[in-house]
Amino acid sequence: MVRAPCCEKMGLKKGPWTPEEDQILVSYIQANGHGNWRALPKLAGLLRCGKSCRLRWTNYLRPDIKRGNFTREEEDSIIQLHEMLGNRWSAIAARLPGRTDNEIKNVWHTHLKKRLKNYQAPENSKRQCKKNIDSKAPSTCQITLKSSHNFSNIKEGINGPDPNSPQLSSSEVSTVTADSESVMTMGVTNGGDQMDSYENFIPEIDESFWTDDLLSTADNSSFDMAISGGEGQFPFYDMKQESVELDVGAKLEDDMDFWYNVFIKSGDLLELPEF
DNA sequence: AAACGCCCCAACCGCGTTATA
DNA sequence: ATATAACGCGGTTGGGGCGTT
Repeated sequence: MVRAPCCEKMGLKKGPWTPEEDQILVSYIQANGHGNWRALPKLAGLLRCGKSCRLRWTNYLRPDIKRGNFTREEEDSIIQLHEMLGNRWSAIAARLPGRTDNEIKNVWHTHLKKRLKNYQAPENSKRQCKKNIDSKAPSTCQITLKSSHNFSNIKEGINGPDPNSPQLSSSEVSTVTADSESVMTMGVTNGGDQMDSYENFIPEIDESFWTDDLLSTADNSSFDMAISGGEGQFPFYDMKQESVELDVGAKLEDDMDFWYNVFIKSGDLLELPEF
């Protein structure tokens, strides 16, 4: 596809916007909507390209944009969502009302990346663990979390927040109630066909993830945990499990990486997962 | 007070995707 | 079905602000 650069026309202004330009853009959009961005600057009387107008509006002038520094909660959410979604800034922004992808991207590169690098001890409320496994070497790995809580009432299997979500069969998930510490083991085989069934199974990992549907499906235990993993964007998850065994690699293509994340929201954990 | 270097963030660029003619 | 226009996203940049020397 051959396309002329957006601002190829001579005479179009670049660089920082002036308050006068902002006012013209805001007034025009309030009166007419943005419609066709490419046509907008000419109609509004701005010497800017449509792309520049769109960016200025979506990243700065939109009335629903939240101003000011990010709260600790927002930063935690970004870290957590980034674990889940990677550099999909717009997807992360969609889960943070009032924040733009650009803003989140900036805050990630300027603050959060450093914070994670310096991350020593886990925070009180959340821990995240990750492991990439070479798919060419089929393997089983196990993470075990121990807690003083009683998990004897944990339900077997996985229940998604949507009752219409596909349920994993017993061959895909085995749940074993173990010793006196109520250690639970779940094995999940990562096969290509099976992963399709997980696609509609992905929870929205935000604060409501921890407090709404999923929590209502389990006990009143204060130990909350979610496992997500898979190839590409097809994670599976479970929660309120103490020990999770992941049988991975056997059915993966050569160049696939298997990954999983562990999100834990509890101040009562005694040990970090061992990989 | 000047010079320097680092940090931050608004804005730009390039490219993939989607819509439309 | 194809070409083109428009949109949207993620990566990158550049310049202003600020702290340090």
